[in-house]
Amino acid sequence: MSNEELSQIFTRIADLLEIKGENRFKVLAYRRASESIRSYPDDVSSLSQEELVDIPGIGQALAEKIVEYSQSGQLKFLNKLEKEVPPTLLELLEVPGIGPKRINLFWKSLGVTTLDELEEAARSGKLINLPGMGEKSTARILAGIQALRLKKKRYPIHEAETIAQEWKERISQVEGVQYIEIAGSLRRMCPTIGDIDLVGSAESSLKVMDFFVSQPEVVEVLSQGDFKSSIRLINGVEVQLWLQPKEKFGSLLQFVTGSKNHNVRLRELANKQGLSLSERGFVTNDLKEIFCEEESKVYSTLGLAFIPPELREDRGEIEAAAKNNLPNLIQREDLVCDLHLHSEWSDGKHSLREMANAAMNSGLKLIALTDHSSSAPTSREEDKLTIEDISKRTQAIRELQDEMKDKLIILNGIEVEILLDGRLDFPDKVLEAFDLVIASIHLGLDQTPKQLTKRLLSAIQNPLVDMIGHPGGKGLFASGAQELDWQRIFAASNKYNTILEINSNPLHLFLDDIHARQAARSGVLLAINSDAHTTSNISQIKYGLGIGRRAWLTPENVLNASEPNEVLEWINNRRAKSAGR
DNA sequence: GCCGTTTTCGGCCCGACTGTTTTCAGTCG
Repeated sequence: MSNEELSQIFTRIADLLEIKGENRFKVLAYRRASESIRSYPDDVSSLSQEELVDIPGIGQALAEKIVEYSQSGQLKFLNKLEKEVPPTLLELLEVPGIGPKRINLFWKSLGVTTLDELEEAARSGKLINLPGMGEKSTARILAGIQALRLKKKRYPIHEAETIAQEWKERISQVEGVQYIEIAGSLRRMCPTIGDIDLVGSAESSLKVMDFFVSQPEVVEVLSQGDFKSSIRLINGVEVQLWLQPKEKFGSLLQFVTGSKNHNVRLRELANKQGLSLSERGFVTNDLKEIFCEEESKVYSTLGLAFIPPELREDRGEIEAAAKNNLPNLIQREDLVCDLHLHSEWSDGKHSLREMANAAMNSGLKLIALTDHSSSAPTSREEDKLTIEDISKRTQAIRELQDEMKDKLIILNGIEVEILLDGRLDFPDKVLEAFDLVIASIHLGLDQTPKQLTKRLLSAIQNPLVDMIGHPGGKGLFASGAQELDWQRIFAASNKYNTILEINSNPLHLFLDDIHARQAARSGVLLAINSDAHTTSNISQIKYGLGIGRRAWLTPENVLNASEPNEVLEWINNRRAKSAGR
């Protein structure tokens, strides 16, 4: 079973315990264990009890539960808990504005166990007379249920970024605004974003807040105060604006960037040093305030190296920063090559020349044009690259390369489909002629994890395949990809010297951060490619870069962070070795 | 339920906003 599955079990237990009214620190312990397991680099279910207690946040009691679940697929503790607390109550946690305490109240006093029952109770006025409840709270709950039913869960990063940039720009125009920045999960480069967080400072926060909540797209003001306001836009997106005086801006930016777990760890660390940390700065034991206008001062005050936002997930970054041992993270300017682009020879929108020019203008030194093979279902009939087309396309690329030889190296590549049985879409003879072969799965993504794993392994072992494109499939979170046998996939990639790709299309973004980090740790070489189908989405490489940074990657982990001659040398070496197999 | 450079027991992050209260609880991030 996967770490993800186990992690979800522990979150479920935490939620049920919280509704039950269990000690909140016990609940916290389950939540921490859940996070810890989710981002653990190896397969937790294969560890012994002694090894498990070495994982932060796992003690004897939880280690026993992990072993029990790994061996039997069952957890007596959870079964018993689900008899005490109806699991249907968990869906109520999703309703904005109500939490475990109120769910417990509604359940115990009115017997409410489902969303429909809650709505009925609210409509018939049964909630109003409960302690702590009233008319407004009831109306809020009904609105929350409505919002939940309409709510689009999370937004892909590029959509959120567009909206956030626009709001940042707009607020920066307000008179007296001193700072305004995008924070939250967007700044941490999470692939999906729940809501947008903006932070700033201004001479008059009142004026900025008034401006913020009175914009034309605002359909609802969820809260409004001097330091924080929250709105819902007509497109359903929620935006929050946080303000603090200029001299506290750094603390605020740090706090709102999160993650929550990272912040909790920092505050615990502050306490150990006799400090209290909040979005307003530090307070010492004798109540002296320390302001941080610069975000870096928050970290330096705690004796830590500056931690880049993408690492702030409580996955060991605080310990590493304390030892001044953070990775030398890969940066935008390291990515001088892009090994996965499409043209109009398959389903791309632009010609080879247009793609090459755009790549050159964006600073790239080497690209691989890798159109789809004919079986890829993404191609329309007229977009299909047939074997007959290949020689014409190859010649066009060679001519273009000749023309541009001093400016850009252009590889004649292919993204060949991995067929349902693991064979490749084009015969070996055809594939041998390409400078770079990417093998990807677009077909049959509904196969079982076992079948998908087998297909990937067979491609990884194929001497003609240099790289696996978006391993695990396409679609946000590559649904089901969590369940593939990643340990075997990484081992095989290592053994056969096959690259795994981090795909930068914001709707795919896979490998994800956790798997990319595991891959790199097991020695697998990665690539971060744009998978651009138009000239303009060459720039979407920034999202793949975000994943790479979240995965703690350094330039050494990523082939296309090397200079062109090194990339060419690597491909040649690899092919020389494969030929000997 | 976890954890330990004062501790194997007694702690466990901190503040903003809302609504129902008249000093606070619940929710959220």
